[in-house]
Amino acid sequence: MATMDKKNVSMNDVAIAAGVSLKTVSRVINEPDSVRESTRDKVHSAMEALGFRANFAARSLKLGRYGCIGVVLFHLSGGAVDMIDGIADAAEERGFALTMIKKRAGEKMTLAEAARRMSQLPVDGMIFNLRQMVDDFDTFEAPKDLKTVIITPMEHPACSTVSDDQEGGARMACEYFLNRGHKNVYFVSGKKEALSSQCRMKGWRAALEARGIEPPEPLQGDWNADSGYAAGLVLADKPDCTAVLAANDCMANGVMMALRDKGLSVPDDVSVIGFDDELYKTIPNSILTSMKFRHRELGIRALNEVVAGLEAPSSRSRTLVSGVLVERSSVKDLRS
Amino acid sequence: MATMDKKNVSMNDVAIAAGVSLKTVSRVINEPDSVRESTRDKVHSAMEALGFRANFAARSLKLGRYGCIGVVLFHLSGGAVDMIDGIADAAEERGFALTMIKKRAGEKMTLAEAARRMSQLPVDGMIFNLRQMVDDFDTFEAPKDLKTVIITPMEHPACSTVSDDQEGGARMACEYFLNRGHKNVYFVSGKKEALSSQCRMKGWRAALEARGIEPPEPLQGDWNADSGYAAGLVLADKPDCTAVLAANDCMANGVMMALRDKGLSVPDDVSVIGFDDELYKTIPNSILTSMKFRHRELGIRALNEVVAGLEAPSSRSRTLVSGVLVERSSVKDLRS
DNA sequence: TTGCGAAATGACAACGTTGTCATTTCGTTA
DNA sequence: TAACGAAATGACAACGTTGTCATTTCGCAA
Repeated sequence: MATMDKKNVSMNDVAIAAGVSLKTVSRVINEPDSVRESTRDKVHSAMEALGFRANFAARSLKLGRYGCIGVVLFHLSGGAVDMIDGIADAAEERGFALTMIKKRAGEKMTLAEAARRMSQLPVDGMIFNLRQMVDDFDTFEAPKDLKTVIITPMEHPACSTVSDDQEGGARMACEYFLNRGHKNVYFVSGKKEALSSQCRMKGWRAALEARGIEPPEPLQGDWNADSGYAAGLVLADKPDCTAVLAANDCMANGVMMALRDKGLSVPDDVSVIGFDDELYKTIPNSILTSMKFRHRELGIRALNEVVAGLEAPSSRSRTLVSGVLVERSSVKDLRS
Repeated sequence: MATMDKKNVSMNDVAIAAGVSLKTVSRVINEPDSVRESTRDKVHSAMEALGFRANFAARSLKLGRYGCIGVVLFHLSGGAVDMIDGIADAAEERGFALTMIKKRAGEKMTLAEAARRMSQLPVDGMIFNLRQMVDDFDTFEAPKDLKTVIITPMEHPACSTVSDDQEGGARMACEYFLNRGHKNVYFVSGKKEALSSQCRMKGWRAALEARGIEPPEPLQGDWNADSGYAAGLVLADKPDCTAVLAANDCMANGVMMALRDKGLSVPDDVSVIGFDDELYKTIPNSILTSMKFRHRELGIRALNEVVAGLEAPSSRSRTLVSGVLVERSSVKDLRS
């Protein structure tokens, strides 16, 4: 190549090449209608010829905003894909990009630490994705000039939060059993630390207690099928067990397999409901009824909440995204 | 509040409050050792009191770099979580943040378009995650000053690429059958557009042809269990079918269920291998042997490749991350 | 042609940092 | 105490944009 490639082509270079002033180039970019067509063309050709690209840093410095929303991933789990997808789509639509950081593996990151790091990056607002408890949750104060939204089932004293209605969903699923004549519902939990497991358990308890039923001891699982299977083996021996609510579909499948291996039929002997509605992907002709949360919608709401709050960072709101019970045939109606 | 909250606290404000010069504040941040401890303390208290946070835009403008790597998500699939996780961890470790944009749903984004949008954002280099073909793949030219890495199984004439060794993995899996006395291997594919499905099919074909075996017609699936089940029903009727390679675990499970429903046993009558090794999460006591790709490692490699190439954006390399066959008991050794 | 208001363009400062180079202060030694 | 070199600090320009306000050019009517 004969051309000396200058490291960066600035608007000034373009201006000189086009024989206009710096400000005119700026105008071509930001308010094209205010510049004569002939001038505009000259500038455009010059930009083309030089390979001009606007400098993000200079622009944001002048404008005082970045057009980016920060996302902190405290825990990156399976369901997070759809949520990120929602966040990214909504951001795209509103003309924002995302700036992302992640908790280091093993590190114990607090909200304050996350906020500190984020606020050094190009962001106008931020979203925390929090699926487990952190030490400083209640005492955390968000930067006054940076709208902060936390995705978490817990209410926060100062920040806006967005969440699936995990507790409500669990309650609904549980009531679905009770409304069909089941006298009791057993529960298989996920990992202890997971807030979603805790909330689902809470909803299950609440639904039973609302009908004056003493909740049986929940069975501890770890989200995977094998732990569900172990729980299923235990439950198969309980004569009063007609209904099982498992905190996710994988464990629900484990439970079903154990029941089958013990000679019991689903739903004829025992009814089962799971969460997340993803078993159909893996099991042909799946019969599992499942409470599904709309993670994508959750992400969209979270992003919209941040954008809406950009001008009033200290505003506070609480959004719950309801779940949907996907009905299949794993629940028997005992009344009929 | 009595305090007038100025919108943004600058280093100048800190300097005045601490009774030192602007430059000294800068030094406290960037080269603390070069300033006397007593001065440093004064500055630190001032920063604390005023709530100073360095301005990203100004800093990057001066430094000419952002400390961010761009990630373009063309397709956000399930396996992408682990990959993003790897990218994010590696970025974290090397002191980079991620800037992310996503193809709009329905929009047909080209590499050129993605590059154009990314280069307006705060990034020093970028990673494209490409799981399907795009129109301008072969003709695409990356910005000369922005290191670009494409995650895709295809080789690119100009850019560095990183990929799982899908083809090699499929070949290995296929040879695993052949080495155990199987005379032929059937293949159940994923969605047609997916490059990973195409590559896995290619590897399967290559392995058979290398032994002079004519590959049978592949069965078309869509990644989900039901399509695997349908394929399984067909395969159950083929007397020469002793080995099935399914392009993912879900379909493999579908195949196994169909075979069972047809009265055939896995592995006694038919052997099966899947991909991704995730069935154990959903199926208790899973017996499925599966070719697993290290998505996390893939992400790490991609990020490292970008960072390594920051100084020489036009360098080009090709990285393949090999897969691992996770052995369980779904393959019968016909020689014994 | 001249004059006028509107449209188009330009000159210059400012955004908040860091690099360069000059100046001040410090601790030592003569 | 004076003189010195090293360490600490400061003044000022520069990074590449956009906002403000002044100036030039244009189209049109007189």
